[in-house]
Amino acid sequence: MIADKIYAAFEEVSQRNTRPRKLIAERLVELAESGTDFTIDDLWQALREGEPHLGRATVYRSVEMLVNAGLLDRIEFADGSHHYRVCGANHHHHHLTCICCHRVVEVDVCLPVDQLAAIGNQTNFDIEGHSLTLFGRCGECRSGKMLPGTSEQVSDPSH
Amino acid sequence: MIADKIYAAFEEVSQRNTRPRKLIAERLVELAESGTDFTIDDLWQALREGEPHLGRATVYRSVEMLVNAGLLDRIEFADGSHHYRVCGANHHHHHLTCICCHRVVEVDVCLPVDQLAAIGNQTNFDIEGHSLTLFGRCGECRSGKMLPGTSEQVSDPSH
DNA sequence: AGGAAAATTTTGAAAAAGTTGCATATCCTC
DNA sequence: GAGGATATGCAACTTTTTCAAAATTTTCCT
Repeated sequence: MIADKIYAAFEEVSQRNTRPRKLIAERLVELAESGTDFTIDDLWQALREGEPHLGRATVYRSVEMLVNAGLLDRIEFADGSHHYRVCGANHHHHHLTCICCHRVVEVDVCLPVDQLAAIGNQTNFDIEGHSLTLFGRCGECRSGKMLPGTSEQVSDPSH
Repeated sequence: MIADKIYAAFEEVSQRNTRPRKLIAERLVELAESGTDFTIDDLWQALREGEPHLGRATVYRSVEMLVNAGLLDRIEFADGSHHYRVCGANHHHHHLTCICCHRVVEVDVCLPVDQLAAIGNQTNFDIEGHSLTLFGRCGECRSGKMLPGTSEQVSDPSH
C-alpha cells in the first residue's frame, strides 16, 4: 500500500509528529495514487487552501527530506526546470522526459558498474552516486508537431 | 587557442557585436585559461567592476547561449547547486564532482549506445540528449576527513 | 502518576538569491 | 543618418534560505 510507505518514510526522517507534516503526507498520498508530478509551489498552493499559514519553507524542507529518503523522485527537464513525484518503482531507475510536454517515463537504463569502478580508481574518488536523465520527444508530441514551449505540461500516469 | 574558440562561439550565437558581449568574452578567456569554474553571479560581479550598469539578465542570456553552443559546460553538484566553466574537452563527456569540495573532473564514462536506442524504441521517444553527473568524494577530502559543507569550494585546474 | 519547565526540533514570515519580461537603448543595414 | 531589428538593463517576479519564535517531546520534581 502506497499510503503506508509514505507515512513510514515520513516517520523515518522526522523526529516530531507535527500538523504540517501530517497534511503533507496526506496530500502526497493523493498525488501518489493519481501518479501526478508536481512542483514545490503546486504542493504549497494546494496545502495552503486548508492551512493558510503553512509556510513554503516547511514544504521545501519536507520535500528535500523525502527525496533523500528515496520516497520522492526529483525529475529534471531539458529546460532546466524540475518536478517531483512519488517514486513508483522501488528499484534503482532513472527518467526519460519529453522536451515538449514534460511527460515522464521511468527507465531501467544505467551505467555499467565496472565502468563506474574504473572511473573511481582513475580519479581517486569514492563514487557515491549519480544522476542521469534522458531527454527526448514523445510519440504524441512528434505527431502533433509541437515545438518546445508550445505545449502544456502533461504527466504520464501510465507507468 | 582557447581565446579564438571563445570569440568564434560567441559570434556564432550572437547577431550583434555589443560592448557587454565583448566584455563577457574577454572575461571568459581569462576563466578558461585558469580553468576556474564560476556561477552566473561570480561572472556578473566581476564584469560589473568595469561596467557598473551591466545587467544580470545580459549575463544570464549570454551564458545560456554559450551552453547551448557547447562552449560552456553546466556542472551539477550533489547539493543541487551548479557552476559553469569553459569546456575543456571537445568530445562528448560528463562530470564527476566532489560532494565535499566541489572539485570537478571531466570523465569519459557514458551510456552504451544500443541501450539508448532500445529505450527509445520501447518508449516511442526520439531520444535527443541526456545529462549525467557522478557524485563522489575526492582523495583529498577523504584524507582530510572533511564533512559535506565544511569545506571551501575548490576547482581543479589540472585536467 | 501528573504537571510544568527545559531541551530540542520544527515552523513560517521575511530576507536573500536566482531568473525573466518588457520598454528602452544600441547596433547594423541601407 | 534614418529605419528596422536585436540586445540591454531595470524592475518585477519566482524560488530558496535564514532565523527568531512556536510547537513537540523529554526530563525533572512533587
